[in-house]
Amino acid sequence: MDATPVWLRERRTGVGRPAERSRAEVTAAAIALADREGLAAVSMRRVAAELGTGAASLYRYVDSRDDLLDLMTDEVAAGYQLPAPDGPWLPQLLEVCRQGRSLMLRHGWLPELVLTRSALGPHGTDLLEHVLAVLAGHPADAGRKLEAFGVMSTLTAALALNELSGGSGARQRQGAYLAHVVAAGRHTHLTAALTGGPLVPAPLFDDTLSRVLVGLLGE
Amino acid sequence: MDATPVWLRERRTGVGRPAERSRAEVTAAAIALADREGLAAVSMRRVAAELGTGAASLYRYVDSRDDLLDLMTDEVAAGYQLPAPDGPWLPQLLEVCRQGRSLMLRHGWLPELVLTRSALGPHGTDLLEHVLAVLAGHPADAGRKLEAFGVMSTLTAALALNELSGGSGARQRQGAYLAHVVAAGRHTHLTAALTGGPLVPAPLFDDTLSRVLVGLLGE
DNA sequence: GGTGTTCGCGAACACTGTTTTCGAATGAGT
DNA sequence: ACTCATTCGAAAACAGTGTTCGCGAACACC
Repeated sequence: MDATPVWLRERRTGVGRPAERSRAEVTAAAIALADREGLAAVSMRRVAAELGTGAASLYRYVDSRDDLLDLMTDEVAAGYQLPAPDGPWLPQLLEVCRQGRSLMLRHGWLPELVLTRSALGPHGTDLLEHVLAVLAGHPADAGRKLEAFGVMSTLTAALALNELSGGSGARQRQGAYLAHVVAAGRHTHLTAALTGGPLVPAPLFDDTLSRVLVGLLGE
Repeated sequence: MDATPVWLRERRTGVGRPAERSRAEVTAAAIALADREGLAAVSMRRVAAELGTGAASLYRYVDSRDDLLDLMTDEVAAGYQLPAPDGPWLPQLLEVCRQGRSLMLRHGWLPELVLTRSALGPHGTDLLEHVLAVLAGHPADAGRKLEAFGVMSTLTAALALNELSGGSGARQRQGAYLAHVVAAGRHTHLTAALTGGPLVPAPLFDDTLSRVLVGLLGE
């Protein structure tokens, strides 16, 4: 029944044998491993091996693998560069989305974590604070602004995930089945959409998110 | 190098010993198990036990666990009731979203699958066909309509996931940390948003998706 | 009957997250 | 300098996981 999240469970009383590593080191090792071999490769044993230690040792720094995943997510969120809010809100939020996309393309495992687990750590709350600051003069109520933040994150992650799976075999399989569906004859609208003109006229990241945000918050 | 998806890899001819079960039966057992104990409980051994058979037998019906997950997703998508397209597009798309939400609340494991794996099976393509049919008279180009379909699915799943995690301990932990952040003093905008008025003024599912879709596709 | 082919599935392999356990290391108190 | 509570490191064990192999059994057709 320990309801306290990872972020405020720091140790260090100064007494006893000092730790040989830090939570930040463990997190960095996990991120490096995930960058190199994907999220599935991030097992306690492999992360420990990355640090030249035993798997059980990691539990001195982290309560569970899920905790480690949350730490990874928040650590990457430290990469956002957030200038002081100034001027119209839309371009500033788009800039946040662009940075998010860039971070997610650099760390291909991030979208999955952002989409399925929504824990906000220190850097995540900094990001949220920045978005709210950008929207400070906006007439929408607080609930709507928080919702906009969620939609921003979700859509950015989903679009990044799409881009990332573009080269892999997943697309090929999907394409193979869609080709079969088209050949089957039914699904006339799907066929028309897939055979007319350029199939994917470049995913306009900015345009999409801009339209969605304006729809949500107003001009 | 087998690039053919699950959907078009159907049973062989009538030669040899006949199978005792069907792919649909396996899928149904997996869904029942997931409904009862969550997605994590859907292991090959547990699904097999549900059917009173051995784990290895499942591989006669499915190439991998991931295949089984795709089958589960598409099977649930059979639950959509899609009337003939008629009238303005927005209410019809909202109806699709409402049904999606309902299906996802009934099957709490669905959002995660929809968000992280985007494979479209037979029923998924039927759904896409329906959405495209609803939008047949709409001036947007095909790429934008496909994008709208993706955004609809993603947002519906993300909102459903939010609703589902409302009662669990995840919310409590998140709240605990946010309370700590508010107490810390910095993050003035976050504090204002969290302490002013009703915290979550009822997640207006329809309103949110309606705004987003109108923003994306135009009035 | 034979034969070709498929099915069911016990056993095994290589993993996984996590707990237990205990020796070793340390800083504080005396 | 010596104790000693306290903390750390990590091997071993536990209870699982997805997947493959191999083999006997069951059927359709000739």
